[in-house]
Amino acid sequence: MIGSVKMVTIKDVAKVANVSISTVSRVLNNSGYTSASTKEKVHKAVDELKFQKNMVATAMIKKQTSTLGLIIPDIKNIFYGELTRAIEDEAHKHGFNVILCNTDNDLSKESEYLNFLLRKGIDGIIFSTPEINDRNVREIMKTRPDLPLIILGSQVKDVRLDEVLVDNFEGGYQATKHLLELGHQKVGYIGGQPDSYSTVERYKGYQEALEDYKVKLNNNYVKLDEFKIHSGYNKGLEMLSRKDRPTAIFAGNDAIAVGIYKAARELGLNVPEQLSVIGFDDSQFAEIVDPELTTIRTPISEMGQKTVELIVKIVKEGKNFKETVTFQPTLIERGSTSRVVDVH
Amino acid sequence: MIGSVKMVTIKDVAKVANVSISTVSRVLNNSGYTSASTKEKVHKAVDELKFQKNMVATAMIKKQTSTLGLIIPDIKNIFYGELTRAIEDEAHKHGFNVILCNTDNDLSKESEYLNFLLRKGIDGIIFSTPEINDRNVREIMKTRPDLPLIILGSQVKDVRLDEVLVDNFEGGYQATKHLLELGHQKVGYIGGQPDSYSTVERYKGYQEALEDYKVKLNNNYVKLDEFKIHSGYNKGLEMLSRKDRPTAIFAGNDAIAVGIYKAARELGLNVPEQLSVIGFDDSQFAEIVDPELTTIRTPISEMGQKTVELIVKIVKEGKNFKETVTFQPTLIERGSTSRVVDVH
DNA sequence: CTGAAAGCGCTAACAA
DNA sequence: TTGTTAGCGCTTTCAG
Repeated sequence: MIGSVKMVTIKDVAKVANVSISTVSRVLNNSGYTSASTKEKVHKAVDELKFQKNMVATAMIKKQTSTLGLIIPDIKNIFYGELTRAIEDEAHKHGFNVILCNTDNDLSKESEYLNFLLRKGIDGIIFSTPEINDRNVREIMKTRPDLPLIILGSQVKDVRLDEVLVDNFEGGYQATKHLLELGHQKVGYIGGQPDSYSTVERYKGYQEALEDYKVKLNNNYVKLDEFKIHSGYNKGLEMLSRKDRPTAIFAGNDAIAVGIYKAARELGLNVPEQLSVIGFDDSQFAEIVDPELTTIRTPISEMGQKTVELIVKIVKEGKNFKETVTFQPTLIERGSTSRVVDVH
Repeated sequence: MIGSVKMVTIKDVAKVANVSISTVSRVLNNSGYTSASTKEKVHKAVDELKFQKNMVATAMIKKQTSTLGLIIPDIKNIFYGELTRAIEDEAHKHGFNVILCNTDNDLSKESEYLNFLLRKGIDGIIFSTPEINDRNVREIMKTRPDLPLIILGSQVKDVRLDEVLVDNFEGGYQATKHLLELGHQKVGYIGGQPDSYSTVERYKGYQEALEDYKVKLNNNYVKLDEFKIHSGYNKGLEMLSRKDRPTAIFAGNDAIAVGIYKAARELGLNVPEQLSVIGFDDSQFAEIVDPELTTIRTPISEMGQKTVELIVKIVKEGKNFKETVTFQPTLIERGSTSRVVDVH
């Protein structure tokens, strides 16, 4: 930087106000005793000089930077866009900034970011959707057990830490049940990454619902890939090209559902007349597609907000136990699911 | 924070390596001379202690934080999601982190963020899409003329600074021309915020194309609101409910186009048979809708990348002139536009 | 109530 | 080549 503009420091303020720098510091932080009159003097000087406290210096002493690290796979993904917005808003409310890190779930990128964040002295980390076996969170827990860290949206196996989750099992169960109650017997599941917590849990819900409704699980109706449009499209195409194609599909998230719509369209299948589709998340996609998507709503904003509240509290007050906050998903019925038509 | 874990500092490294802290600093920064043997000693100590340099301390001295501030209206907006990803990626490549700020184009929020960023000593600011008259960028130029600042995607009136833009006029012209060449005579324009640079420029392109093709501008066919789905929907509904409804609409961005689809659907108008729609940006939305959207592609990633390259260069090397980098948009033809059918 | 002084962790002259 | 020293801008004892 060509930092040519001389920075104004508390030293300058002190000079103008004709007091010592410690006094300036005191009134600035409202700490210790200061007479009303000196307070005035200082404030006047501050205004006059347009003084702004350098937070870097404060950070060095206090070991607090008022910044949070947010680790997500990809901000282009609409789900993380919504989540990130909620997080950033809430952080801002509490006087924190957030540093964004996109990892694409790449473990080495993840660890690079983590390192950087630690070196910068961030106050806490929000880790959205690490994989079930993420070694980086394991490591950081060892090396920096003191660091406020929250896992958002998933769980890491055999590790005890603060988590904010949606009840994925329940969501999967509800989604499948909804389809089943509409009379569908051939119900597919197209999920995301097999090593992702939500994929697995939603699948368990799917399984259990089938069981409860006495429908036999058919492995041809289960495909796992990624939480992306093209995955939904590819797997959808595969699944729907079968002679005994399913009449309904539970998509692991809304993006996958969008891909399924595309596949169905390509195969000349009408949603919902010939194919019912239910998504997960209730992201922006759900209301864009035609017909609008029936989906399981994840309370994204609420979860983001809660996460920040929690971490800020930990940063400020400390805490010596771990907790898991679970949000309940809800079924949002729209136009993409309908009663099965008997084609016999 | 309950920072109970004792931080390891260069002092510790110095002790273990049996050298002075300045020597440690030298080998760490590869500055000055150091014998191979001491280098070894230091590195060994670093490894042994798992030492990580505290960047806060460095920042205080060097007045560089390796972090950039990114100011955008809303990360939920898919366009900014794509842009932000490109920016963050490129920043990371150069060893910078980015602090995300969502302002909703609210000037006072904007100024709050700006203040915060400055106090944190960020090295530069990327300001995406301030309004034409944004007073905050004006002010910051006065108070911190030394601060690397790039405007991305718009221009602020009467102010000379580094800008990265897409040629909005050209894009508007191309979009409109495309419709006109398809034989449409009644061509509408539904744009975003009237005080946004891109809305205005795209409108100018629209105007000029009409003129060149000898089509008279009809004010009933022009509506400005926001770059959002619901705006496209509302304005689309208004415009398409007219007896002399347009047969084609140029949407200020893809989100507006999505809204127009919805409106058309509601009115029983088929795209593209009864209504041609062209968008702007070529965001994810374009390929989701059915039919896929013909649109004007903004090279979002390239722009984000270029912006970071530029600002990093300025941060590192300084620069005493301002430049404007303009990217060219391109027409992407998909299924939402077609030759006008003569209904007479 | 206020000031002097030490120091956060690191860098950068300046000596040696 | 290496060590000593003086800070960066601020907070925080500790005297006064």
